[in-house]
Amino acid sequence: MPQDAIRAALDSALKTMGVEEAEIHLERPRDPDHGDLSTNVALTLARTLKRAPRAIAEELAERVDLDAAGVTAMEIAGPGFLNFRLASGAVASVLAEILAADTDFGRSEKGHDDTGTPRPAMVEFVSANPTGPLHLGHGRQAALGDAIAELLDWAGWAVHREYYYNDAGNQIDRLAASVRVRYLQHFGRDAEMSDDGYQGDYIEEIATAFAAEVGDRYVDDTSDDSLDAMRVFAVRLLRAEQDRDLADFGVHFDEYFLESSLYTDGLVASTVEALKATGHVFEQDGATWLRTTTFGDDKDRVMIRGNGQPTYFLPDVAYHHNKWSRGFRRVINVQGSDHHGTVARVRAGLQALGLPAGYPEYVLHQMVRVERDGVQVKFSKRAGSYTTMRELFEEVGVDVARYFLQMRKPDAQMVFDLDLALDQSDKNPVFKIQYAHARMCSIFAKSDVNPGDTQPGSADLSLLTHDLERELIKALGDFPDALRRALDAESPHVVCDYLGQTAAAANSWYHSGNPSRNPDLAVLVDDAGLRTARLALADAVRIVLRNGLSVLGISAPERMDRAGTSDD
RNA sequence: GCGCCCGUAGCUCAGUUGGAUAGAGCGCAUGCCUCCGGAGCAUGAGGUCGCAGGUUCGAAUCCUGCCGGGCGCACCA
Repeated sequence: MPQDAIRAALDSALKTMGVEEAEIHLERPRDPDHGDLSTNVALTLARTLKRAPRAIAEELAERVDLDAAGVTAMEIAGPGFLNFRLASGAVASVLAEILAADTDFGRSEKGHDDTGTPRPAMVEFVSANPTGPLHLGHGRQAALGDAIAELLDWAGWAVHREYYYNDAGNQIDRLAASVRVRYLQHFGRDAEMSDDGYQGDYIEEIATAFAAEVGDRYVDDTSDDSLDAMRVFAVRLLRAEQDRDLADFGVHFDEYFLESSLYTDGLVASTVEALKATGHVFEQDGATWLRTTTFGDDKDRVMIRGNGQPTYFLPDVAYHHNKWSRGFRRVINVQGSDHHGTVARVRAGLQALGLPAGYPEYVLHQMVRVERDGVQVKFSKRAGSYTTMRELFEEVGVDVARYFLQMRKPDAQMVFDLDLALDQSDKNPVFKIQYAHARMCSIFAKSDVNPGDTQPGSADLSLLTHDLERELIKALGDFPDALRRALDAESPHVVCDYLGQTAAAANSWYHSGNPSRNPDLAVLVDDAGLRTARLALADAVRIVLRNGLSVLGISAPERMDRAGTSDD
């Protein structure tokens, strides 16, 4: 990597100036006039050296060994930036790396431990209770969580995708009660849905299916057994529906964790004992409390209510402690921001048990609003008060839905623009990237070379000297760094931005070689050496776009089928 | 009232952790185009970075206070 040589040259030059330790940050300037690589090290040293940054840059410039750094030119610019220009061969050397690594280009081993073994990391996401169809928010969680898990995987972690759901408790009771109302109405009985019942039409579907299976046998049966039967039936149906939705959305989990198992396996009970042993537990007003304020919570929390029932807080602590016990030292929970109130108290409870302060990590996402023609789309009748995830991805397609739901950083509210999502031109950011990929593939279809057989060793990559080629190559080389930034931010939108920019650079390059205008810039030129080099570039573009899309859980088609147009 | 998130072009949003002339897409304007798939390409206009202070060589970015929007503040889950 050219960066390493420059960094080493800068480092030894700095040592001659008496600077032993300096963080040398090299970045690719947005403006190509500022060179291929740039560093602001003179500016960052200004404070500690108590000298003008420009003066530091000048002295540094005199002491840098240009040959050792592998650069053809260096200049001081602006307030004290050092800009470096590389030989075209050095710029293009990354192509050989890309072609050699292929499907692994972008992977790193940051998640490995000292022995080179991937460390375990858990991403818990979606975690919807089986009380209704998955909605838009779950869709955002599914897209985000799956991509964050994939980013971890690419960084060398052993990733575990987990789905936690509440299969007991009040919400499920309300579900059963709601089904009972519709069940009674199904047989013409008087029954009224209570205010806290579930209003969506899907409850009626469940009741009808239940009636078809058991007949009217429970119409006059008000016992707990009849309610249990409805509960079990409804949960089974809704769980199956959620599984179908997620599978069709391309999201799969390694484990489904049942809240009820925390009770049956004794984890809630053992957590109570463990908490009591810490001395942070006290009795007040007939309830059992944990003094979470000791660990930064706003107020102390009730663990066990006056009626002897635990609050939701207790199984939550038990569950997350269990994640730790299973060996997961890194856990990322992806949830809606409406859950942010629970973060401080769960962490406080875990700290009381001796776990570190920031455990677990949370990615909280804001709401999604769907708009068509600039007007908010109303919710579906079937779900009652929200738009379902399935409605969305069936309308716009899974690839588009997944991309749009992760193209914004999670902590920003986002508008889902249906018009743009349904557009099938380069205006649509998803198609723009997929088209760029398909175009690269189409070049190979027209050549006598197969993708993957470009043999960079036989290509003279220094022939790629055009500005568009240099910029495109540099963009490709940024891919590993884009993945690093995305994981640091725990936000796939960084990858979306990166792919959009890289696809734009690829499209510019591709179109600049339009044979009718600039036959010299076409990939498939007569000059065999140049053709080989450009095919290597096209292949590298194909690889990077495909790898990036796979991180986002989006397909990379080799050809785009035209929809809704006739052949002419 | 308290806490968390957000406020950047007409719209939707980036901004690589304090750096160069604040960027992209859409929309708008102008000009190209029978092509290695025109579902295209190029160029341009458009900004008091919510407001007011502060920190320093340097602030969209950090600090304080306001204004506006969202979400939370149960012995619900």
